[in-house]
Amino acid sequence: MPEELHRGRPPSIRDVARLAGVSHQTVSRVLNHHPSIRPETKQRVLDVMAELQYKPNRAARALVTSRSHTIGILSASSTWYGPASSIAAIEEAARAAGYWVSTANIESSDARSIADGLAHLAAQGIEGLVVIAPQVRVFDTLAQLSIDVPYVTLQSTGRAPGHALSVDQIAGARMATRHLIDLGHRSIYHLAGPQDWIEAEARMLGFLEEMSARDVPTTAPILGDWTADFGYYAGRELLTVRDFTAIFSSNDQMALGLMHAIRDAGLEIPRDVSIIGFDDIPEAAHFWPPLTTVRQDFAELGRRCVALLLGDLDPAAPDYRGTITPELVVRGTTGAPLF
Amino acid sequence: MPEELHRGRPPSIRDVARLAGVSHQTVSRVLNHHPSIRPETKQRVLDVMAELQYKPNRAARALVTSRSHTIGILSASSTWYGPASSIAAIEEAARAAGYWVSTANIESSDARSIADGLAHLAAQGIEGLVVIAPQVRVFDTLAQLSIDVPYVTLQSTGRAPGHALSVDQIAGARMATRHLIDLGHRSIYHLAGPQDWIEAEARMLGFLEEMSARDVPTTAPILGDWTADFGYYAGRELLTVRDFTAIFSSNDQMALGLMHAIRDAGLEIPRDVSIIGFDDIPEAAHFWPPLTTVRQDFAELGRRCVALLLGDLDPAAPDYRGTITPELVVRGTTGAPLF
DNA sequence: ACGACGGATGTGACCGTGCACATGCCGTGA
DNA sequence: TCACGGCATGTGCACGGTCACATCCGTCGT
Repeated sequence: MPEELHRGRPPSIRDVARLAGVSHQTVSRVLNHHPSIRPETKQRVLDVMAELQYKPNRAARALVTSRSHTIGILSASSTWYGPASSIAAIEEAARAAGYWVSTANIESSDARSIADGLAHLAAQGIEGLVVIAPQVRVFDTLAQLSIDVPYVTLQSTGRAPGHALSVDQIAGARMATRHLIDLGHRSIYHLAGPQDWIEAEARMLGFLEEMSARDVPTTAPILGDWTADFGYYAGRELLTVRDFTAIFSSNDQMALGLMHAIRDAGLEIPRDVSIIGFDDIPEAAHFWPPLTTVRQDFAELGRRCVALLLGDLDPAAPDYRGTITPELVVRGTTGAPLF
Repeated sequence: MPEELHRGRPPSIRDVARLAGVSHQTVSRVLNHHPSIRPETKQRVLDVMAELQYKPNRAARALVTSRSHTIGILSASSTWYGPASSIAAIEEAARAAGYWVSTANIESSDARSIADGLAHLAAQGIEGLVVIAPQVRVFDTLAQLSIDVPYVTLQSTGRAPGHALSVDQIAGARMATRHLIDLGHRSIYHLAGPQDWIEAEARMLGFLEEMSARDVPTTAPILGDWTADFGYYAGRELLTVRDFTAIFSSNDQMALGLMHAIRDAGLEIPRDVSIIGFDDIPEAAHFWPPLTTVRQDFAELGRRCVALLLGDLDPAAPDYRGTITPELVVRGTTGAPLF
């Protein structure tokens, strides 16, 4: 029968040490897998730990080591499938590597709420930062608050070398555009995402590159806000002119809104207008018609994100670097133009 | 010119104290808004803090107070709109109340991954837990791991009184069912969510209650998995029988899959079959036809969730209790049956 | 046979903050 | 005039780990 335990406070290594008949330092060594512990001693300590339901105190450890083992995520629009999938994958990968994840969501992307979010994460002593938000402003704010942690952004245009994940958004956008051109389209609009999102920029760049590489005359992209609602209103506007046969939307939600507007106008997809999206959200296959789009592996993105970050933190971490290639998924919304 | 500072370690209250010519305890009092500090002294301390860019060390504070100020979220399927919206709102509300949020996402809902997730959160010393997952198993696991923190679940059927949020899912489901019955439907199927989700259970309950209240013969609900894919396959199965005129789907994604299957079969919505969903995801208004559904305020849900939790933690926290009533949104997928 | 060496373990300080208690000062009432 | 109480502030310790260093003991080489 073990001697009486203090009620109130959870057991500490000293409690474990006392019951196991060793010093607190030996208990610490067991916790940290120190090599020179006799197996017999180790087992005794482990037994007592189990008996006491001992759990290491994270705060105490963080205090003395100055390491929080926490990764912060700054995210705008975490309610959408893409970001949400990446966040889930980040969390999973981080947890597997022994890290915690703390999130700060920002609603609007004004400087103030970005600063609030970053300050919140910084106050926690995060060791790494993942940015899923309008990035230009975030970096400015990061500098202003003199927060100095390794960071990773989810997308790349080569703007932040070494910090960005090499998912080839540009290649994906070129694939989408090429698909439309190959079908015979020559009047193609691009419905882009918000200006300060790197994803939006990369996809727009890919679109423009492919168009000019194929000598197709280009119109200025329309800047949207990622929502289906915006796609719908943009579609209504565009249809007052009707000088196009295809639209490449920068994400699937806006594509859905476009389709809605086109059908409202009495036109048929893809006979009158072809639509292609980006992301391949799980619902896209069930749109009417099923949406042709470019698939991105958001989960893989998240995993590599963490690997990149941990590469800076723990040199021993596995290296997931390399390019993730998106994939064209042809469904029912694209076809040859009529004339 | 301030005296030389230690490089390497960030400034502590003692550094601030020395430069301000006070004791570390006075600095601590300023930090904690202790009433009896002379305004003049307080200002001097604040000035030094700003000059040094002093940031309180969370680990040290947590160690001595035994409080982590962290709320944990255990979430399955955080990639979907509903949960993701609630999570974002929880994070925002928690942050506003001075709490941090840490998430653990579980992919599969087997006992092992639930236990992993909970252990991960527990190791962090969370003070409260929000559960967005199959709840029955979570509570069992919680007990097994002898984790004892206040918790809140996002939905209620009165199963966990005092811990659940009173969003009236049952009322919402009854509204949806009533709408179909009022239109004249008498052969109505219900496509439910997974069995161990309380949301699914509540909506199913509401469906059954309303059906029996109106003396409409009821068929056994079909248990789905929330996905559009499942909705599609379930729809294909159902259409081999075709003994119904309307389907109430427990969420919008499955409704989308149903609509896809129905159109594939050459039927028209709502002429041949009426469909009603649940949630009102932002895309629902742009489905074809636009989906009739029941709107839930996920963000409000998240906010109240935190309030409920903080009510246990800080008696001074605002009280958001009360019932959130869902709202029927009639769009284009419901109409009177043909015959 | 004896000292050097290394494995196994113990001792004490320290990380940054908050708490309990002590101290000095000033105003006030008997 | 002095004891008392409350305000403003200081002193030292505790929280639960880890780190640097000390100690003990057995083995091995010469």
